[in-house]
Amino acid sequence: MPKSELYSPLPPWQRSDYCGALRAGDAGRAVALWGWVAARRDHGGLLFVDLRDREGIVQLLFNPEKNAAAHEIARAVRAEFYLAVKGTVVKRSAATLNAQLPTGEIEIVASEVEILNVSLPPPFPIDDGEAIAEEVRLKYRYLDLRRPAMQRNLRRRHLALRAVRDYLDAHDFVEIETPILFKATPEGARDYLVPSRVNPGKFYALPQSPQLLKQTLMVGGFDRYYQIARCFRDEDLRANRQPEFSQIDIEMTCPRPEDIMTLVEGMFVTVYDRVLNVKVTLPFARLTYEEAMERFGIDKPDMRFGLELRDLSAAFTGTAFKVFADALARGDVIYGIRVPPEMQLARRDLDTMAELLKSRQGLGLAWAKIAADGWQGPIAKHVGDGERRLAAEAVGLAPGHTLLMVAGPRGKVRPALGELRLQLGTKFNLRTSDELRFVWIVEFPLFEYDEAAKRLSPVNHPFTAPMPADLLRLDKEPLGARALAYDLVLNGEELGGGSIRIHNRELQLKILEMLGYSREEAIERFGFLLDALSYGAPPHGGIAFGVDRIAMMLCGTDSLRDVMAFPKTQKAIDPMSGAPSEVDPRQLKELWIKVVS
RNA sequence: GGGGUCGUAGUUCAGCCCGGUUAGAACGCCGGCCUGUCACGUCGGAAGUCGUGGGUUCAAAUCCCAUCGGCCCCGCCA
Repeated sequence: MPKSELYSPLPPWQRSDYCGALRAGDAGRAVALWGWVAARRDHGGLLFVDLRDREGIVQLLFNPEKNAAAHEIARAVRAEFYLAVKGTVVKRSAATLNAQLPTGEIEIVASEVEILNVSLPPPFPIDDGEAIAEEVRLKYRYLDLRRPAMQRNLRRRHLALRAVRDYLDAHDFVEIETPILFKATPEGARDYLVPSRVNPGKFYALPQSPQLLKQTLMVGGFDRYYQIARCFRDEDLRANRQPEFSQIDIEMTCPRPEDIMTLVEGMFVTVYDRVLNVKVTLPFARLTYEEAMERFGIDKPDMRFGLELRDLSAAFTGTAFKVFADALARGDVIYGIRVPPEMQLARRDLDTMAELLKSRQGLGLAWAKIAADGWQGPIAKHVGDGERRLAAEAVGLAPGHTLLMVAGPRGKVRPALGELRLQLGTKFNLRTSDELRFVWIVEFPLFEYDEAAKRLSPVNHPFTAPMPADLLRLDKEPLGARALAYDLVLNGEELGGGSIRIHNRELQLKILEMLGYSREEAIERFGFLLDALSYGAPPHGGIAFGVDRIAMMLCGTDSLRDVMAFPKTQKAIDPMSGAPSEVDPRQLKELWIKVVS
């Protein structure tokens, strides 16, 4: 309740300090503060108010005998009222220290207070106490954002972006904005479309990434470009996937993959140093795609723990175990994981894993527990001594170990065991360490075979350059061709990826044709890029990182929504504003749109 | 598109399996008392469309069906 009905939109005085920033060294100073009421403790006489701003909480003391007017106003305040306070910083007596608060050595003896705004009781407490339903948090996001955890997360995100900008500026990169209204590209993810009022029946698309534009900038002579770019993809959401997200987008002229990797390594050193004061060790590990798949069964391995895959096909040559023998006869493979004695798997765990494996990959799980007197488990009696010895040698088996095995086509077995490995990592808490295992994955295949569409599809995107050594393979063995592409993985999360691009018009056309575009279609869709490549386009390449995922790692959270100010729910709805919403029919008419439902 | 899980005061939850008084607790809220608290204490009070709709039953928060929404996952995400 403001003093007068004519409330003032201006504060009565300027702030001298942030509440949460005051310390014992400030004792004796007269200060002026603004903040929210975090708590009010009315002792009938003395009255305490915890005042909160973005830096934290400080205790205000109102004494009716010393200042009746201020005390009277303080009696009326409630949670989340916004106050302006003048007072003196006073050292607390030894008996009244609060070791829980950074400001606990002092308090503010209030002399003047004004209520700048009142508040309804907040629907949930503004602290980091018990978890509140996310739906409620998002509906009242402005209150959720006052919570210390969200304040911390968004400021870490800010520090990370600040560090990235400073670092790239220092390396002569130029920040350039590219359009949000751009051309639809029906391949890849689904586009968000924007109707054009002045071009009836035509649509812009929101960019899925500035890929083509940044390549065009290289042709345009900008040499080193970056942008914190907003990207849009109309696909189903996940804990780590939102319809709009930010990307650190980087492109440069004439780089070798090493140049990009070195640049990026330095960038992450800067980010971790400035945000968390953590020293990142260089250089990052590197694995080829093939090695990653062979050892970890995934192209984004979490290298904080072992449990690596082993090819056991050779050990089981000539086995009497029919499942394995048939597999080998078909040309399939057998891979295994050795689980050490300290990770005990109950029969129930093994059954659950087998079920999941069956339902997701359609593969069976074979397992054996290694005891002092031999193998135990359903397959033990089918496996002969020779195979046991060879398998034991191949993976280093000893009593107490459990051996998990999967047989099938190599392309399915390795990812399946890779999935199993991650489950084990989660089950035995191997993924919680805060060590930072950065790893580059290089030499990705250029193409993969799309079973559904019966054609080649790009593993990365169609503008990725093949490795020079594999150029000649393109015609006779395209699936064997490797790309000049690199992904950066941290603790099993893909932070970003990039490549050296194709800068030759003919090669670009050839790749597009290999992907199933006719020459005409290619020119219709990517004509401007092909044209640009025709005018002395320099060799170029770059990389892009998910800002939100980096922020997640820096904040130690599993949900993207905890590092974005205004995220959307799984149905891509914003519970606060109610977006998306219906629009006025007149708006639709102007846009030449009819909703048929 | 599919699978799982949750939905009960403002909030966090219990009750649901095994149907049966007036649907409970804590925090918060409102009022009284209280001069060193800091999640203040203390006394009292208000507060519920048990997500929604239908069904079974003498009787439904509880059982069944449908539907809506949150979250997690698969598909999808060049």
